[in-house]
Amino acid sequence: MRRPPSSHHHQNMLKKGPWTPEEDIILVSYIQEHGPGNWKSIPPNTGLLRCSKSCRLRWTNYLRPGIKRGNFSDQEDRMIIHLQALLGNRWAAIASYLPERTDNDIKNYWNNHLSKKLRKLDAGLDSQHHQLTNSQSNIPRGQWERTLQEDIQMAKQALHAALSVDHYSNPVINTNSNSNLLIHHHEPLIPRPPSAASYASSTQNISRLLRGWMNQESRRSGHHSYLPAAWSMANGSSPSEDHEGTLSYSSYSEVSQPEENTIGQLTPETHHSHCRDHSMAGMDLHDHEAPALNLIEKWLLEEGGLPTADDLSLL
DNA sequence: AAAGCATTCAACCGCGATCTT
DNA sequence: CAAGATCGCGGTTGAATGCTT
Repeated sequence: MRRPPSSHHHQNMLKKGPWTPEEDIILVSYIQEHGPGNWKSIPPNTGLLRCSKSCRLRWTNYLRPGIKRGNFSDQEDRMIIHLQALLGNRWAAIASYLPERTDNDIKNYWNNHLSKKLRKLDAGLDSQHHQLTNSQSNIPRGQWERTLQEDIQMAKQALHAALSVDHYSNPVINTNSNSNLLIHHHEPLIPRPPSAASYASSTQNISRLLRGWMNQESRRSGHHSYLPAAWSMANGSSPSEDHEGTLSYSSYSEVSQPEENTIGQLTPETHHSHCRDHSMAGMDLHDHEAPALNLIEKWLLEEGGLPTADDLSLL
Protein backbone atom coordinates (compact mmCIF):
# COMPACT_ATOMS: atom_id res chain seq x y z
CA MET A 1 0.00 0.00 0.00
CA ARG A 2 2.64 2.42 0.94
CA ARG A 3 5.83 2.44 -0.97
CA PRO A 4 5.46 0.89 -4.36
CA PRO A 5 7.41 -2.13 -5.32
CA SER A 6 10.78 -1.24 -6.59
CA SER A 7 10.36 -0.31 -10.19
CA HIS A 8 13.19 -2.16 -11.74
CA HIS A 9 14.42 -5.40 -10.46
CA HIS A 10 16.37 -7.87 -12.41
CA GLN A 11 15.52 -11.44 -11.69
CA ASN A 12 17.88 -11.77 -8.87
CA MET A 13 17.06 -8.51 -7.32
CA LEU A 14 15.23 -8.44 -4.08
CA LYS A 15 11.83 -6.99 -3.91
CA LYS A 16 11.10 -3.90 -1.91
CA GLY A 17 8.02 -2.04 -0.91
CA PRO A 18 4.84 -3.29 0.63
CA TRP A 19 4.25 -6.92 1.27
CA THR A 20 1.52 -8.69 -0.57
CA PRO A 21 -0.87 -11.11 1.12
CA GLU A 22 0.72 -13.90 -0.82
CA GLU A 23 4.12 -13.07 0.54
CA ASP A 24 2.71 -12.82 4.01
CA ILE A 25 1.22 -16.26 3.75
CA ILE A 26 4.47 -17.68 2.63
CA LEU A 27 6.32 -16.04 5.45
CA VAL A 28 3.81 -17.02 8.08
CA SER A 29 3.63 -20.61 7.05
CA TYR A 30 7.36 -20.91 7.01
CA ILE A 31 7.62 -19.42 10.45
CA GLN A 32 4.92 -21.72 11.69
CA GLU A 33 7.08 -24.59 10.79
CA HIS A 34 10.45 -23.32 11.72
CA GLY A 35 9.82 -20.64 14.24
CA PRO A 36 10.89 -17.05 14.01
CA GLY A 37 14.53 -16.34 13.69
CA ASN A 38 17.10 -17.54 11.24
CA TRP A 39 16.01 -14.82 8.97
CA LYS A 40 18.73 -15.33 6.53
CA SER A 41 17.45 -18.79 5.74
CA ILE A 42 13.99 -17.63 4.90
CA PRO A 43 14.40 -16.15 1.44
CA PRO A 44 16.27 -19.12 0.02
CA ASN A 45 13.92 -21.65 1.60
CA THR A 46 10.72 -19.95 0.73
CA GLY A 47 11.51 -18.37 -2.55
CA LEU A 48 10.54 -15.01 -1.24
CA LEU A 49 12.35 -12.31 -3.08
CA ARG A 50 12.91 -10.40 0.09
CA CYS A 51 15.96 -9.82 2.12
CA SER A 52 16.10 -11.43 5.50
CA LYS A 53 15.85 -8.11 7.14
CA SER A 54 12.60 -7.36 5.45
CA CYS A 55 11.25 -10.72 6.53
CA ARG A 56 12.13 -10.13 10.11
CA LEU A 57 10.61 -6.69 10.05
CA ARG A 58 7.44 -7.91 8.48
CA TRP A 59 7.08 -10.60 11.05
CA THR A 60 7.94 -8.65 14.15
CA ASN A 61 5.98 -5.56 13.29
CA TYR A 62 3.02 -6.95 11.55
CA LEU A 63 2.49 -10.66 11.21
CA ARG A 64 3.47 -11.79 14.63
CA PRO A 65 0.41 -12.78 16.61
CA GLY A 66 -0.48 -10.97 19.76
CA ILE A 67 0.15 -7.51 18.52
CA LYS A 68 -2.43 -4.84 18.54
CA ARG A 69 -2.45 -1.95 16.15
CA GLY A 70 -4.02 1.41 16.44
CA ASN A 71 -6.51 2.45 19.06
CA PHE A 72 -4.07 3.34 21.74
CA SER A 73 -5.80 3.65 25.05
CA ASP A 74 -5.29 6.50 27.43
CA GLN A 75 -3.40 4.23 29.72
CA GLU A 76 -1.11 3.27 26.93
CA ASP A 77 -0.65 6.90 26.02
CA ARG A 78 0.43 7.70 29.48
CA MET A 79 2.62 4.76 29.83
CA ILE A 80 4.39 5.63 26.65
CA ILE A 81 4.76 9.21 27.69
CA HIS A 82 6.28 8.23 30.96
CA LEU A 83 8.53 5.63 29.59
CA GLN A 84 9.78 7.91 26.89
CA ALA A 85 10.44 10.59 29.45
CA LEU A 86 12.48 8.12 31.35
CA LEU A 87 14.14 6.20 28.60
CA GLY A 88 14.26 8.62 25.75
CA ASN A 89 13.60 7.38 22.29
CA ARG A 90 14.48 3.83 23.06
CA TRP A 91 11.45 2.38 21.49
CA ALA A 92 12.38 -1.21 21.85
CA ALA A 93 12.85 -0.77 25.56
CA ILE A 94 9.57 1.05 25.80
CA ALA A 95 7.83 -1.59 23.78
CA SER A 96 9.01 -4.23 26.17
CA TYR A 97 6.59 -2.80 28.68
CA LEU A 98 3.73 -2.86 26.24
CA PRO A 99 3.78 -6.41 25.05
CA GLU A 100 1.06 -5.92 22.52
CA ARG A 101 2.74 -3.06 20.78
CA THR A 102 5.71 -3.02 18.53
CA ASP A 103 8.50 -0.57 18.84
CA ASN A 104 7.78 0.70 15.37
CA ASP A 105 4.19 1.32 16.19
CA ILE A 106 5.02 3.10 19.38
CA LYS A 107 7.58 5.20 17.63
CA ASN A 108 5.13 6.18 14.94
CA TYR A 109 2.50 6.91 17.48
CA TRP A 110 4.85 9.03 19.47
CA ASN A 111 5.97 11.01 16.50
CA ASN A 112 2.54 11.52 15.07
CA HIS A 113 0.42 11.99 18.12
CA LEU A 114 1.99 12.09 21.49
CA SER A 115 4.81 14.47 20.91
CA LYS A 116 2.41 16.91 19.37
CA LYS A 117 -0.05 16.45 22.13
CA LEU A 118 2.59 17.10 24.68
CA ARG A 119 3.92 20.10 22.88
CA LYS A 120 0.50 21.53 22.76
CA LEU A 121 -0.09 20.87 26.39
CA ASP A 122 3.20 22.40 27.22
CA ALA A 123 2.51 25.44 25.13
CA GLY A 124 -0.82 25.81 26.78
CA LEU A 125 0.75 25.76 30.15
CA ASP A 126 3.38 28.17 29.07
CA SER A 127 0.87 30.68 27.95
CA GLN A 128 -0.73 30.22 31.29
CA HIS A 129 2.39 31.86 32.62
CA HIS A 130 3.59 28.71 34.20
CA GLN A 131 7.28 28.61 34.28
CA LEU A 132 8.21 25.04 34.63
CA THR A 133 11.38 25.23 32.80
CA ASN A 134 14.20 24.56 35.10
CA SER A 135 14.71 20.95 34.88
CA GLN A 136 16.41 20.05 38.08
CA SER A 137 14.64 21.41 41.05
CA ASN A 138 11.09 21.82 40.10
CA ILE A 139 8.41 19.68 41.49
CA PRO A 140 5.44 19.60 39.24
CA ARG A 141 2.57 21.42 40.76
CA GLY A 142 -1.09 21.84 40.32
CA GLN A 143 -2.39 20.48 37.16
CA TRP A 144 0.82 18.87 36.18
CA GLU A 145 1.17 17.16 39.42
CA ARG A 146 -2.31 15.83 39.42
CA THR A 147 -1.96 14.59 35.93
CA LEU A 148 1.30 12.99 36.66
CA GLN A 149 0.08 11.30 39.75
CA GLU A 150 -2.73 9.79 37.80
CA ASP A 151 -0.40 8.79 35.09
CA ILE A 152 1.91 7.15 37.47
CA GLN A 153 -0.89 5.18 38.93
CA MET A 154 -1.88 4.04 35.51
CA ALA A 155 1.57 3.21 34.50
CA LYS A 156 2.12 1.37 37.71
CA GLN A 157 -0.92 -0.74 37.20
CA ALA A 158 -0.01 -1.46 33.68
CA LEU A 159 3.45 -2.35 34.70
CA HIS A 160 2.24 -4.66 37.37
CA ALA A 161 -0.04 -6.31 34.95
CA ALA A 162 2.66 -6.67 32.41
CA LEU A 163 5.19 -7.97 34.82
CA SER A 164 2.93 -10.30 36.62
CA VAL A 165 2.28 -12.32 33.59
CA ASP A 166 5.66 -13.81 33.43
CA HIS A 167 6.82 -15.79 36.34
CA TYR A 168 10.43 -15.35 35.80
CA SER A 169 12.17 -17.01 38.58
CA ASN A 170 15.31 -15.08 38.04
CA PRO A 171 15.27 -11.36 37.68
CA VAL A 172 17.32 -11.21 34.56
CA ILE A 173 20.23 -9.04 35.25
CA ASN A 174 21.34 -9.78 31.82
CA THR A 175 21.10 -6.26 30.63
CA ASN A 176 21.02 -5.62 27.05
CA SER A 177 24.12 -3.90 26.10
CA ASN A 178 23.14 -0.59 24.73
CA SER A 179 24.14 0.86 27.98
CA ASN A 180 26.09 3.49 26.24
CA LEU A 181 23.01 5.57 26.23
CA LEU A 182 21.40 8.27 28.17
CA ILE A 183 20.17 6.65 31.25
CA HIS A 184 22.76 4.17 32.01
CA HIS A 185 22.05 3.30 35.57
CA HIS A 186 18.53 2.48 34.95
CA GLU A 187 18.89 -0.27 32.57
CA PRO A 188 15.50 -1.65 33.08
CA LEU A 189 15.29 -3.41 29.83
CA ILE A 190 13.45 -6.45 30.86
CA PRO A 191 13.40 -9.18 28.35
CA ARG A 192 10.72 -8.81 25.83
CA PRO A 193 8.10 -11.21 26.90
CA PRO A 194 7.89 -14.34 24.90
CA SER A 195 4.68 -13.40 23.26
CA ALA A 196 6.52 -13.22 20.03
CA ALA A 197 7.52 -16.73 20.46
CA SER A 198 4.21 -18.27 20.01
CA TYR A 199 2.27 -18.32 16.89
CA ALA A 200 -0.81 -19.97 15.78
CA SER A 201 -0.34 -23.19 14.09
CA SER A 202 -2.51 -25.16 11.74
CA THR A 203 -3.42 -24.30 8.27
CA GLN A 204 -6.82 -23.02 9.06
CA ASN A 205 -5.20 -20.08 10.62
CA ILE A 206 -3.87 -19.16 7.31
CA SER A 207 -7.17 -19.39 5.63
CA ARG A 208 -8.60 -17.18 8.28
CA LEU A 209 -5.72 -14.91 7.77
CA LEU A 210 -6.64 -14.75 4.17
CA ARG A 211 -10.20 -13.98 4.98
CA GLY A 212 -8.99 -11.09 6.99
CA TRP A 213 -7.13 -9.86 4.04
CA MET A 214 -10.12 -10.17 1.85
CA ASN A 215 -12.10 -8.00 4.14
CA GLN A 216 -9.31 -5.57 4.27
CA GLU A 217 -8.97 -5.48 0.55
CA SER A 218 -12.59 -4.74 0.07
CA ARG A 219 -12.55 -1.64 2.15
CA ARG A 220 -9.24 -0.08 2.45
CA SER A 221 -10.32 2.75 4.60
CA GLY A 222 -10.01 2.91 8.36
CA HIS A 223 -6.87 1.67 9.96
CA HIS A 224 -8.28 -1.46 11.40
CA SER A 225 -6.22 -4.19 12.72
CA TYR A 226 -7.53 -6.80 10.47
CA LEU A 227 -4.66 -9.09 10.83
CA PRO A 228 -4.47 -9.44 14.53
CA ALA A 229 -8.18 -9.97 14.42
CA ALA A 230 -7.63 -12.81 12.10
CA TRP A 231 -5.03 -14.18 14.38
CA SER A 232 -7.05 -13.93 17.46
CA MET A 233 -9.88 -15.67 15.76
CA ALA A 234 -7.54 -18.35 14.81
CA ASN A 235 -6.40 -18.50 18.36
CA GLY A 236 -9.84 -19.11 19.59
CA SER A 237 -10.47 -15.87 21.31
CA SER A 238 -13.53 -13.87 20.66
CA PRO A 239 -13.82 -12.96 17.04
CA SER A 240 -15.55 -9.75 17.86
CA GLU A 241 -13.47 -6.74 17.28
CA ASP A 242 -11.90 -6.91 20.60
CA HIS A 243 -10.35 -3.57 20.95
CA GLU A 244 -10.73 -4.08 24.59
CA GLY A 245 -11.17 -0.75 26.13
CA THR A 246 -9.80 -1.30 29.53
CA LEU A 247 -6.22 -1.95 29.91
CA SER A 248 -6.06 -5.62 29.62
CA TYR A 249 -3.21 -7.67 28.59
CA SER A 250 -5.49 -10.43 27.64
CA SER A 251 -4.07 -10.97 24.28
CA TYR A 252 -0.69 -11.14 25.83
CA SER A 253 -1.85 -13.73 28.24
CA GLU A 254 -3.46 -15.65 25.48
CA VAL A 255 -0.30 -15.91 23.69
CA SER A 256 2.40 -16.15 26.19
CA GLN A 257 3.35 -19.36 27.79
CA PRO A 258 6.65 -18.61 29.32
CA GLU A 259 8.37 -21.76 30.07
CA GLU A 260 11.79 -22.58 28.93
CA ASN A 261 14.22 -19.86 28.42
CA THR A 262 13.21 -16.39 29.30
CA ILE A 263 16.45 -14.65 29.08
CA GLY A 264 17.16 -12.01 26.64
CA GLN A 265 14.97 -11.07 23.84
CA LEU A 266 13.56 -14.03 22.13
CA THR A 267 16.26 -16.23 21.04
CA PRO A 268 14.72 -17.73 18.01
CA GLU A 269 15.86 -21.25 18.41
CA THR A 270 13.84 -21.83 21.49
CA HIS A 271 10.60 -20.99 19.89
CA HIS A 272 9.58 -24.05 18.12
CA SER A 273 7.17 -24.27 20.93
CA HIS A 274 3.76 -25.49 20.07
CA CYS A 275 1.68 -22.99 21.81
CA ARG A 276 -1.68 -24.12 20.73
CA ASP A 277 -3.45 -23.60 23.93
CA HIS A 278 -4.03 -19.95 24.24
CA SER A 279 -7.03 -20.33 26.38
CA MET A 280 -5.98 -18.55 29.47
CA ALA A 281 -7.59 -15.36 28.47
CA GLY A 282 -9.69 -15.26 31.55
CA MET A 283 -6.78 -15.11 33.85
CA ASP A 284 -6.94 -12.16 36.11
CA LEU A 285 -3.67 -10.49 35.75
CA HIS A 286 -4.33 -7.61 37.97
CA ASP A 287 -4.39 -9.59 41.11
CA HIS A 288 -0.95 -10.91 40.72
CA GLU A 289 1.91 -9.23 42.33
CA ALA A 290 4.83 -8.49 40.19
CA PRO A 291 7.63 -10.80 41.06
CA ALA A 292 10.38 -8.45 40.19
CA LEU A 293 10.07 -4.78 40.75
CA ASN A 294 12.54 -3.22 38.53
CA LEU A 295 13.96 0.22 38.51
CA ILE A 296 11.35 1.67 36.33
CA GLU A 297 8.66 0.62 38.59
CA LYS A 298 10.49 2.01 41.54
CA TRP A 299 10.82 5.20 39.70
CA LEU A 300 7.17 5.22 38.97
CA LEU A 301 6.44 4.72 42.60
CA GLU A 302 8.76 7.34 43.89
CA GLU A 303 7.56 10.82 44.35
CA GLY A 304 10.87 12.45 43.86
CA GLY A 305 11.53 11.02 40.51
CA LEU A 306 8.68 12.57 38.71
CA PRO A 307 9.40 13.64 35.24
CA THR A 308 9.63 17.31 34.80
CA ALA A 309 7.75 19.35 32.36
CA ASP A 310 10.96 19.52 30.45
CA ASP A 311 11.16 15.81 30.33
CA LEU A 312 7.75 15.62 28.89
CA SER A 313 8.29 18.16 26.24
CA LEU A 314 11.38 16.67 24.80
CA LEU A 315 11.56 16.69 21.09
C1' DA B 1 -14.43 19.44 -7.76
C1' DA B 2 -9.80 19.64 -7.84
C1' DA B 3 -5.65 21.16 -6.47
C1' DG B 4 -2.60 21.86 -2.80
C1' DC B 5 -1.17 20.87 1.82
C1' DA B 6 -0.88 17.79 5.98
C1' DT B 7 -0.85 13.36 8.23
C1' DT B 8 -0.17 8.51 8.64
C1' DC B 9 2.53 4.52 9.04
C1' DA B 10 4.71 0.39 6.64
C1' DA B 11 8.97 -0.12 5.17
C1' DC B 12 13.62 1.34 4.28
C1' DC B 13 18.45 2.61 5.55
C1' DG B 14 22.60 3.01 8.18
C1' DC B 15 25.05 1.59 11.85
C1' DG B 16 26.49 -0.51 16.10
C1' DA B 17 26.09 -4.88 18.50
C1' DT B 18 26.32 -9.60 18.31
C1' DC B 19 27.09 -13.94 16.27
C1' DT B 20 29.63 -17.14 13.27
C1' DT B 21 33.34 -18.99 10.87
C1' DC C 1 41.11 -13.72 17.66
C1' DA C 2 39.99 -11.27 13.35
C1' DA C 3 36.87 -10.64 9.75
C1' DG C 4 32.77 -11.10 7.79
C1' DA C 5 27.80 -12.04 8.24
C1' DT C 6 23.64 -11.23 10.53
C1' DC C 7 20.64 -9.06 13.79
C1' DG C 8 18.16 -5.38 15.97
C1' DC C 9 17.48 -0.59 16.77
C1' DG C 10 16.25 4.13 15.81
C1' DG C 11 15.77 7.72 12.41
C1' DT C 12 13.79 8.69 8.11
C1' DT C 13 11.16 8.22 3.89
C1' DG C 14 7.33 8.74 0.80
C1' DA C 15 2.87 6.82 -1.29
C1' DA C 16 -1.62 6.63 0.27
C1' DT C 17 -4.93 8.92 2.59
C1' DG C 18 -7.22 12.76 4.83
C1' DC C 19 -8.17 17.56 5.12
C1' DT C 20 -8.61 22.28 3.62
C1' DT C 21 -9.27 25.87 0.61
